[in-house]
Amino acid sequence: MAKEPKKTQWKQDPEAVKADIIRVAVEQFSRHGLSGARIDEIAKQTATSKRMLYYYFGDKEGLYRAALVSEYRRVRAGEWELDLGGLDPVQAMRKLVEFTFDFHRGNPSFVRLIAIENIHHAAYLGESEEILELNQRAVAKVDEIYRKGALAGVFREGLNPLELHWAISAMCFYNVSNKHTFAAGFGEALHSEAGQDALRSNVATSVVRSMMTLAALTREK
Amino acid sequence: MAKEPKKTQWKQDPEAVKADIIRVAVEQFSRHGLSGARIDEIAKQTATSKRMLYYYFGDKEGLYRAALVSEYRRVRAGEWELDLGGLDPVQAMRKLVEFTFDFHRGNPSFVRLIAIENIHHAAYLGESEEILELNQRAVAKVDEIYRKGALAGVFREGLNPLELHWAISAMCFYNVSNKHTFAAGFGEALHSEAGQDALRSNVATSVVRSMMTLAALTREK
DNA sequence: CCATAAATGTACTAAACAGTTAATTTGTCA
DNA sequence: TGACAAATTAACTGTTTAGTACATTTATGG
Repeated sequence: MAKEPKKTQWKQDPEAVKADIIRVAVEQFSRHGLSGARIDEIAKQTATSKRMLYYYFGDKEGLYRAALVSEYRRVRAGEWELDLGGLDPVQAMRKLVEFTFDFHRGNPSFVRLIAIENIHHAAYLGESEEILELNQRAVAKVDEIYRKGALAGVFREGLNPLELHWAISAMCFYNVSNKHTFAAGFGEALHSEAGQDALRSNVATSVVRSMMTLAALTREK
Repeated sequence: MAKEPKKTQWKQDPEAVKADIIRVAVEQFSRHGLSGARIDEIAKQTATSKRMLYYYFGDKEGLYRAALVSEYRRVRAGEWELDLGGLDPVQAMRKLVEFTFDFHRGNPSFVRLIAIENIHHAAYLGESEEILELNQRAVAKVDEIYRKGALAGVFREGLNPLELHWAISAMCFYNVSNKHTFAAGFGEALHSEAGQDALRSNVATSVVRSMMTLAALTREK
C-alpha cells in the first residue's frame, strides 16, 4: 500500500498531511478540550487548509477521535520494554511504579486527553477496542510481578492486581492531571525536580509497603 | 442586608433567582466544561431568563467563576465535623482517609469542576483566595494526626504531611474523576458498592501502612 | 404617591464557528 | 496520452452562540 517516493522532484504526501493535522489536533484538543478547541485554529496551525481536515476526518468529532487513537498509539509504541527480568519482586514492583510515574509525566497531553474523555463520560474512548488493550497490559504486568512475590512470600496473599493497578494509576495520573490546581493551592514545590523525585519514590514505597508481608518488611529494612 | 418577607402575598426574590441560576450552572459546567456548557441551555433550565444571567453575572466566565466559588462554599459548609478526638493516630488516619474518599465520591460535580479547572490550567481557581483554604485545612488535619502518631512512635519520622495529603487526594480524586475511562477499560466492578468499599479500605490501608513504623505494624496485625 | 432604583421580559444583533460548494491541480494506470 | 481518481484551494453559507437594547414591571423611600 505504501509507495516509495518515485524519482520525481516533489510529490503530494497525504500521510504527512494527515500526521500534521493530527499533531496539531492532539495539541489543541488536549489544551482546550473537545468543545474548546477551534477547527479554524487547528487548521491555521497546520501546513494545510481547513478543507483537508474535513476531507480526511469528516467532522470535528471524527478529528477528535482520530487524535485520541493516534495519541494512544504513539504512547503505546513508546518505551514499553522495561526489563524487570533480573529483579526480585519488590524491586521489580518499584521499578514498574517508577516507570509508570515517569511515563505519565512524560506524556502530559495523553493524560489530558484522558481527563477530557472523562468529562465526556468516555463516550469516544469506549468505542475503541484497540485503546483498551494498553491498560490490560499494565494490569498484566502488575499481576505477573505480584504472583511471583506472593509465591516467594514477600507479598501478602489475597491482593487484587486490578486494585493495585488502580492505586498506581491514580497517583501517577493525578500527579499530571491535577498539577495546576494543586500548585495553585500549595505552590510548585511538589512539581519541582526534587519534589517529583520525592513523589516518585513515595509512590513506589507506598505501593510496595501496602503489598509486602510483615516478615518481608522486617527482613528488608 | 437580608429582608424578611413582608406580609405581602408574593415578592421578587433576587437571592433565590441567583441561587437557581448557580444551581443549573454548576450542573451544566461540571457536565460539559466551560466551553461545552451553553448559556441558552442554562437559561432554559432556570426559572428565569437569559437576561438575568447577564444581569447578575456579567458574562459566561463570570457565571463559571461564580459556580466554582459557590460549589466550593457548599462543599466546605458540608460535614467537616468528623470527630477524631478519641481515636489513636492509626485509626484517626484511617477515618480521615475514608472520610475523604466518601467526600469526593459524594461530591462528583465538585470533583468534575476541579478537573475542568485543570484543563484551563487553574486560571480561575488561582484567583480566589477563599477557595484555597479548604485544602489547607485538609493538610492541617493530616499534619495534626501525623505529629501525634510520630510522637507516639507509630508513624515513621521524616514524612511530609503535604506529600501524604497529596497521595490521599490523588486516589480519592481519581476514583471519581476517572471513573468513566476506568470503567471503559475494566468494567464497573470497582465502582459497584462492594468495589468501592474495597477501594476505600485499600486506600486507608495503603496510606497507614506507608506511614507506620515496623514496630507498630508488627504490634498491630 | 411620586421619584428613583432594582429586577425582569422580549426581541434583537454581531460574531464565531462548524461545515460545504465547486472548481482546480496532481497523480495513476490502462 | 487520456480518463479517472485522489488531493487540494479558495471562497462561501447557515447556524449556533454569547451578548445587548430597550421597554416594562416591581419595589423602596422620601
